[in-house]
Amino acid sequence: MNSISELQDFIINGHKHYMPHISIDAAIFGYHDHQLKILLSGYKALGGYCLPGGYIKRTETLDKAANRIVAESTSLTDLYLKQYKTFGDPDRIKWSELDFEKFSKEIGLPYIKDSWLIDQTISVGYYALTDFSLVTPKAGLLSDSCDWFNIDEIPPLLYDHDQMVKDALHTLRTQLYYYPIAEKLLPAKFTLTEIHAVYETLLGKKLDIRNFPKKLVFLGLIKKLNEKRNIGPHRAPFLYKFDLKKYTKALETGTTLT
Amino acid sequence: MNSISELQDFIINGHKHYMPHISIDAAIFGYHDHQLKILLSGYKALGGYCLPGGYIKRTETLDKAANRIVAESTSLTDLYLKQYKTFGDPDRIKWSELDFEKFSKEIGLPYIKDSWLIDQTISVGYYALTDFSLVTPKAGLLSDSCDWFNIDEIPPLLYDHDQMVKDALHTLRTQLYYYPIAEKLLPAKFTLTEIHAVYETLLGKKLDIRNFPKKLVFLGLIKKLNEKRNIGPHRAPFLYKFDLKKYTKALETGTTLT
DNA sequence: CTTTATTGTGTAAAATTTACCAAATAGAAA
DNA sequence: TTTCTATTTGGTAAATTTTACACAATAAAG
Repeated sequence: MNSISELQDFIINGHKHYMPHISIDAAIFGYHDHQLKILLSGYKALGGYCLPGGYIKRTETLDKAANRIVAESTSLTDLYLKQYKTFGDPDRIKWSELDFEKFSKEIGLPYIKDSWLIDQTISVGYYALTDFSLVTPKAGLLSDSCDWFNIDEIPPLLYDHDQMVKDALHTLRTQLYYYPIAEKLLPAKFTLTEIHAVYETLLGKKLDIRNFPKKLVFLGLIKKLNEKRNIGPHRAPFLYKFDLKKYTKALETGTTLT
Repeated sequence: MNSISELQDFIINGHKHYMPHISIDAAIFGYHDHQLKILLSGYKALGGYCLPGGYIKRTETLDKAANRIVAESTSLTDLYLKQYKTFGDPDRIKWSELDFEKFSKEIGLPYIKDSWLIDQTISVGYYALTDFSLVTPKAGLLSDSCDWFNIDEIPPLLYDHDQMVKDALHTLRTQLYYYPIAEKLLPAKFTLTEIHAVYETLLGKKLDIRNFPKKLVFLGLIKKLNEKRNIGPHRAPFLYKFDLKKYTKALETGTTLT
């Protein structure tokens, strides 16, 4: 965590640089070993986890702010980012359940109840996709930890962030056919079995192991490389990479990959 | 327009009841005679048109606020409403190009530059769908007119509302396969030719006049009624209505209507 | 050089989509 | 009354896509 004086200034004077009443929260997804993962920030003072988030500078576009916020917990810029929904229920934050006295004590501040932060806030939800292996999760200015969680093993989250994750996942699944989602979750080189597993995991259903990659290759969306991966005592599979030009074009013209 | 004192109070004290920095703008679509229509509000003082919009009460959810705002220009409640994107570019409103002196004079107020309204605002975009024939457009508190425009004949709009319309249309077109959009645009009873035309208009491409409705009937999404419509010197077509239960269920399980 | 587990090719059957012919029919015109 | 015109529909065959599944290929361990 950063210096106390810096934090104090943010709490007292932040509204001069950031817009009050509006925040951004990001569902950052990765994929590893047949599991969809999500990045969660832990807050000791609040006793729970939530999605990495932050406020919007008065000079920033929403996309730029989201990029900055995502970079804080992943150390990566220019991740694939997509705004999916804005959350604005006045009861989305249960103020009565938050213990400001404890929180103030915890971070070493005398009193924060008059801060611009303690007021009704709507939040713009973004989801981000990244190659799991490139990320080293990093705690933010206010959070104490940041870690990957399997999507089906996340603890109950603070505020309305359970709903945010649910909606982000739903968007991810429906947009799988229209945006280069699998491409963002996989490393640059992958085997047919790996991309097949990504689709099965995201869709939550079985896809014929032979027909599925056959279609991808037939459409020219992925290209076979002249390299193999060593997987121990079995036939070595070829590596493939996306033909991004054809892939995005196919997605634009409405090709579906069932 | 409402009384001057009421308006003055909104401009000076509105931030006590409404959240500053956040607004909602609605793209309200209707369909008539092979044309997709959109509702636009005219502002004499600003010299142009824009989407009907408004602010969010501190006690409202976003959806409820959108409902209220849409009702102001259509007189209809419970329209089909869907949030599609939030717009937050700090340059989305060109303050320097807006003539407040003229505007203040026009509405009979001495000075509004210090109002909570004159500050950076992000806007949550909603689109609404309605049976064209049920709406009588109505000017709002601040606007001077409200009328239907053919989607391909709208004038350049104020602020970033051209972009809003573009994005709303794009969302509408992609969601055509996943939400009961045609159902909301048509009257309760319609002919096969009419629903065929709605899809052709929205998709902007030809669909086989024979195969398209046949599929709808085969899937049981629409039901033939025991009524015909008189269309002059031609064979009278049967009227149909949606089987909403089957229709929404089919959409959920991913049936596409190409 | 046999065994084991996984990758990857080929092909036939099933299902769906596409193209389009021709009959039905309502009112207007002859 | 009969003919004509424009439109709605029923049907069906061809083309295409999807699905199912048999089996050959292959890497390395024993």
